[in-house]
Amino acid sequence: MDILLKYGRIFNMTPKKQKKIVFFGTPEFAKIILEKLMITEFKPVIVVTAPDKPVGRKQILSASPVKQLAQEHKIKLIQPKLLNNAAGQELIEIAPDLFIIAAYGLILPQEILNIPKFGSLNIHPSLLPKYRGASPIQATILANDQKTGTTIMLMDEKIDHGPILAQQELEIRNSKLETRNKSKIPRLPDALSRQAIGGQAITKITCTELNIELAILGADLLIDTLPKWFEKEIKPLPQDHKKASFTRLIKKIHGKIVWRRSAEQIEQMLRAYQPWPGIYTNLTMKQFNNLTKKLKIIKIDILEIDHNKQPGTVFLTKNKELAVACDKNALILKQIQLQGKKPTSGKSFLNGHQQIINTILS
RNA sequence: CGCGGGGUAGAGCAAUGGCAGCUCGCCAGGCCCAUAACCUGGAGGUUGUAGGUUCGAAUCCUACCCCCGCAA
Repeated sequence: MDILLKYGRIFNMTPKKQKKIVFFGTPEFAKIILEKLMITEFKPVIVVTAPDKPVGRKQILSASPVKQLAQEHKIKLIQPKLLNNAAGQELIEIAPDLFIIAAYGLILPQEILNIPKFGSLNIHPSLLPKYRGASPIQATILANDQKTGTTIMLMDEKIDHGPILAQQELEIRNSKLETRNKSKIPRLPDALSRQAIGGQAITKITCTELNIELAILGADLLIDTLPKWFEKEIKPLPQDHKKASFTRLIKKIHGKIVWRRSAEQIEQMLRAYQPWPGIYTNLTMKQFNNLTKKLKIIKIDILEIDHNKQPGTVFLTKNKELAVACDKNALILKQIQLQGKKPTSGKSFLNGHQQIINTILS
């Protein structure tokens, strides 16, 4: 009930006929937006999502988050493999008023974008024209930006290029306090305690979290913008194309750690590449018959230290924690996972792999 | 049937047919102004499950359960 009251518009609904909206989306980001739209007058009549993909160790075909939600709520769903003439025809027959596109995954040709009376709107999780393209949220975290936002724009033939209807900024809070076991803290001398806890007390935002925040923000902004758009109260504002920047689709290889970067940069990578591909490095040891195994880095702390070690060198800190030298400073490995093994703490890992000390990660 | 690694003491790992061991943790004691350091001692195992081969199996064979990497 609370949720319904939040969207008072439902009760003030004008007697005008409801607009026919088609929603295009695939991953979690799109699902969050669809979820919010569904409890408004803008509930889509049809949902379009990318075809099922083989997922998981057994390559089982599985439905996208958007598909699952649509099925739960029994909204009509289509999954064209290609947006060709046949798919276009199907969409024309619906006679839609508006397309809403949020991380759909397939490129929509101009003929399709032109179908609805009120055009095709896109929700993009950045302050356009900054960070056009496939990975704006990752780019935001990698650049350590202090603010980001969501943009609603009218789609045209170029990627994230169309004129802007609305934009909402979001300040990035990197100050979410982690609840910590306080019993251990008072025992430490002040200076030591600050050093040991300094990096942990503040947990910076990850891509997964920012993704959710921006989706919610985008959905609210959309719900706010749509009535004005239908009433033709908004004049789309062209983007300043000179200021445009572009982001690429993230690939597995982007998660490979380059130890010649600073500890801060690697820490930003860790947060940017959540939940996929994560970050990893290669470990070669006698214990593995000199084979190279992949080592996934799950949780780290930055250690401020002057060292003259080669970047990638594994060493022990004064507190006997497992650490790796970076170009500048070092990283304490709090939680790691060796290929074929479960995630473990740096300390546990050390119990069985003491020879890791002084090896060089690549 | 997509490819591959793994399951051994509370944790992480050794042991490839012959007494199941190492590091950490845990318990007791010692040393110490003190300690997460150091020393001594101790507890803790049906080697994932079921069956088979063998004088003898963690190890070889068969089936099943569970975990993980690649791939997406």
